[in-house]
Amino acid sequence: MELDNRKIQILKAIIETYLETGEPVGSRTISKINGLNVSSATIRNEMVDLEEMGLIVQPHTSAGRVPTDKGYRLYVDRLMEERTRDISKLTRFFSRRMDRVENVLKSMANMLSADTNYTAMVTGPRYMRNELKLIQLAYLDASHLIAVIVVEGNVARNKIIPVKERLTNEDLLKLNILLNSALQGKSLDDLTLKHIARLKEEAGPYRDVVGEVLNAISEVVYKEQNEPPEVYTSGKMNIFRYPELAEGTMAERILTVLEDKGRITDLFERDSGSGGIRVYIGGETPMPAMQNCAVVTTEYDFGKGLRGRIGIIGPKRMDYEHVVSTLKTLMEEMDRIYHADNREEM
Amino acid sequence: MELDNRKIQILKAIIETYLETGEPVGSRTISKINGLNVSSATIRNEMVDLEEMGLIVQPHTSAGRVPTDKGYRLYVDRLMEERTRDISKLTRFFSRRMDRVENVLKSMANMLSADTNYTAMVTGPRYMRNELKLIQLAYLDASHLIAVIVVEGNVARNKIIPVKERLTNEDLLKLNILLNSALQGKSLDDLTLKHIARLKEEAGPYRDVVGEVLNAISEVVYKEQNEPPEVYTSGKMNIFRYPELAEGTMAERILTVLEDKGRITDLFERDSGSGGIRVYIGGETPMPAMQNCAVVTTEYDFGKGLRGRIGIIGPKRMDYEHVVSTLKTLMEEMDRIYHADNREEM
DNA sequence: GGTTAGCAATCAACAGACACGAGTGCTAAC
DNA sequence: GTTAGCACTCGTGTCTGTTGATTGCTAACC
Repeated sequence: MELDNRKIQILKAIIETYLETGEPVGSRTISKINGLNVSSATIRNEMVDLEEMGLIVQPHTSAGRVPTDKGYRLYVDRLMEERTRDISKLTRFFSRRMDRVENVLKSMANMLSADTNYTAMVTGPRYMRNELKLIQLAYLDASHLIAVIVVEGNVARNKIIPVKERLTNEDLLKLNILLNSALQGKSLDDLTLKHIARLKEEAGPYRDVVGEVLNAISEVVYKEQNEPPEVYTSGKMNIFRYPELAEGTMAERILTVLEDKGRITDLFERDSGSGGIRVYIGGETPMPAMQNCAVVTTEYDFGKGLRGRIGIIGPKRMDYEHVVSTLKTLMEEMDRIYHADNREEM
Repeated sequence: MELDNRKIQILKAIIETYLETGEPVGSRTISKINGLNVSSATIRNEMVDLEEMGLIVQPHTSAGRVPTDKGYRLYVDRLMEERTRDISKLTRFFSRRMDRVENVLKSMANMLSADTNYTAMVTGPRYMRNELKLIQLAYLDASHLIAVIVVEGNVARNKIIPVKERLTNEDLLKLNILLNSALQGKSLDDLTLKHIARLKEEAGPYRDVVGEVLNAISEVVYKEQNEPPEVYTSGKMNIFRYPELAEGTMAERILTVLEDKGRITDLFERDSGSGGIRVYIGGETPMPAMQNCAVVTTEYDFGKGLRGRIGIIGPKRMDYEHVVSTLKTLMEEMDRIYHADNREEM
């Protein structure tokens, strides 16, 4: 069947009305929209066609029509008009003196949920190639050293190492030089047993300390690489604004998924091959709990391998235009700020 | 009216039955409990008295009785029997190689919520007297230094400082010695303008770097001291197990409070003067959203000023015996481990 | 005087009956 | 191809009657 111009107009009107109200849309409501001067009976005839095409359904006889996932998909792909966004709010947190990555991500999530009234989630960056940038040992007290480990992207972690024998300051200095010259620029994959054996040998009496430092490195870096990244969330309770997500045990099931960092990461990183904004509608998400949800995600990039994903989660009748344009504008701003010139610090 | 022995027995039976079922308890149910060989009619007479005393109420005529806040309070204060707890589960995470505080607190929260089926929340430690223990500067790359700041309790934070001129390694070493000899053992309150001026003077050409380091210290330490502490939560979704907390908009309202670190801190730290375990029942909490909840909190202490609070949040018909004895045993174990001998590392 | 059996009264919960309104599908006329 | 009109469907809200649990009261009992 032909999806002619009038059918498209009617479908768009149905979807946009449903986005606002959340109630099934009847033929009479559509016929009253100006620009489309036909009677409700005509609309009804067209609706039957749209229903045959699988774009809308009736929840029950004698109810209005509701868009199907396929209908939303058509809308998102072809009908939606791009809105330009006011970027003053979006960039406020970039313009402040640059903070650590976590804080930027947190405030991004806060802004997004406040701006959209949906739930915003931002996954912490995954470090793809964790080159060691600096290792620094220092005495903390008589029996403990602190090892500070900095990897590419200026992410610093520390680990406290108990020591038995007392090292002199000079020895500590030598140890620092030894560790840095051996390990700087290396990633976990580069560190073979051979390297480690040689390093330990060179450390002589302090081989145990070197061993502990290497343990600390692998623990810190490995964990960062393999565990699901941190997830910053904001506006989880917004799901209660939408009755179709709050009724029955829906809210519980959705919130349970949102609590699970691993599942959020899976959700956001599905076929995330190419860049750009992805929209998953209802059954397109892998989670049964999220059949009534839509998820919009995109990748962010702070440069230097600091990449993660941003996601907006809301009802299927989400204001796609708003969400997509907000994310798009945010990404453009971010690109402008972090990729034009070098950032000062992070 | 006299609260004689039989009345107490009946009240206890009502409360304990209600804790299990969550349904109003009728006179017949109580009369069937062995040990109390009286008819339902007698129980009814006693119930009228208990109701007059404000310990139980009927949700409506011809329904069974439900404990009031006052009834729970009497139960918690006087009727509850202490159970001894199997501590094998409780101490598992203490016996593992000592991790950073955050991880211990996280796993404590996880264990508590899994063990009780309620929500567990642990506030991060507040550092009462943040003495500086170590300041360590190192070159990260040509134009950035990293300053590692360690305070009492071995909590390390880092801050990246951009520098214009290139310092030699020797200068850096001198700067480290200068900073540490001037600042070690000092807290924020000790640092007067006079100190700072002298320190800057001594730093000579590197006064700007010293200034930046001091900024970093005040930023890191001040923030830690004045913002609400981190809150680690586990089992938030457990509230959906209890219909009286899940129905209507209750769940939303409770979860909204639980999302708010500031309000959680307020909730836990109410008149937390003396130690021990505190129980807040229904209206005794300051939050209107938590009228149907009970909150059990206690203070933990890792030593060296690392103190915060643990809280269990559940329905008013919470298994108080279980929760209180779990927390008590946990605190005793913690005391044994952290206060008997010195801990190895944190 | 305390205890108990018996009984009427109360009320939530549930199910069936009914009217109402929104919305559709179909048909005949334009 | 479009429209008006009408019968039909079905969710929603209201009312009514029934059932079952539980109470309070009273009179009899120990």
